[in-house]
Amino acid sequence: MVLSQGQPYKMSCLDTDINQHFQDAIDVIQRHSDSPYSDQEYKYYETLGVQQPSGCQISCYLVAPTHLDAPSPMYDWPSSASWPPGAPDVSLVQPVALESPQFYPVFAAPRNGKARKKLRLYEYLHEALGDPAMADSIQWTDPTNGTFHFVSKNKERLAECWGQRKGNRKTMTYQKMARALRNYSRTGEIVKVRRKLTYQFNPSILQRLGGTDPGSQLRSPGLTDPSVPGGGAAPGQPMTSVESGGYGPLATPDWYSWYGHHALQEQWYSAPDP
DNA sequence: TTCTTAGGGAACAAGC
DNA sequence: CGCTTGTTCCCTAAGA
Repeated sequence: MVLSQGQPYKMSCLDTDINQHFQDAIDVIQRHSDSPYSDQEYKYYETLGVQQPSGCQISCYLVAPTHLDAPSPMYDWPSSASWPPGAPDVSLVQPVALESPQFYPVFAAPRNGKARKKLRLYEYLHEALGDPAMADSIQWTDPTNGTFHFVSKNKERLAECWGQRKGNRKTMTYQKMARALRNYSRTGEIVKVRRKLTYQFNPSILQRLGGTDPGSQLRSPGLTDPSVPGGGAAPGQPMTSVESGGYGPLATPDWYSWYGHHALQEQWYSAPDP
C-alpha cells in the first residue's frame, strides 16, 4: 500500500494489533535469519556493552559523520545547522558515516578536559535505534526523516533500560518516558507524530547525532513494508506531519517552515480535525 | 466498559 | 543559586 495524497488518514492508520504483530514477527524473523553481525553491509559497531543488571545492553557509540567536528555527541553542536527549506533533504541523513566513520564513546569522552554532560533521552533513543539488540523495542519508521516508533510489546523494556541507565530510584515506564518525550515537543528536539507510538527527531538533532544507522535502516521493515507505520513514506518525505505544537529553541525557522509546509500540503495525513 | 495511548499540570530531584 | 532536564504522580480525553 503506497500512500498518496488524497488517501484518507485512516487508510494509513491501519496499524492495528495485527499490523503490530506482523511487524514484530518480521523483526524477529529478520533478526534470527539474517544476523547483522555477519552481514558485511551491515555495519554494526561493537559497543562498550554497558551491561545492566537486568541484561539491558545498548550500544555506547554513535557514528559521527566525518564532516562533523564532534568528538563527543555532547555538544557544542553548531547552532546554525542548516536545514534546507521545504521538504527534508535526504542528504541530511545520508549515511556519510559509512565511508569513514568516526567513533566516539558516548559516556567516557571528556571534551576539552571536561566530563561529558549526562545522557539525554533523545540520545539514548538514537542509540537504541542503532542497536540491533533493541530492535524489538524501538525501530526506525522512516530513517530518512527521523521518524521512529516504539514496539508496543516491548516498549516497557526500553523504558526500563533507560531508567536503569539513569539510575532512577523507581522503574521507568513507557508512560513516564513518554512524558519526557512530550517535554521534547516544547523544545522541538523530538515531536510526536500523529501515529501510534511514533515520534520524530528534529532534523537538526538527527544530523547532529550522526544521521541514521545503516543497520537499522536495513532492518527497518518500514522501508520495505508499507504496511507498517510509516512504511510507505517516500524518501525524503515525511510519512506524517507532526502535530501542531510549540517549537522551542531548536525549532529553527527552517524546521518550522518545513513542518508548516507539510502540515499544509499533507492534509491527507491529518485526521479529520473538527 | 475497559484498556491503551496521549496530553499536560505540578512538585520534585539532580546535574550543570 | 538559578536553570535545565528529566522524574514522578496525577488527571483527563480519545479511540479501539
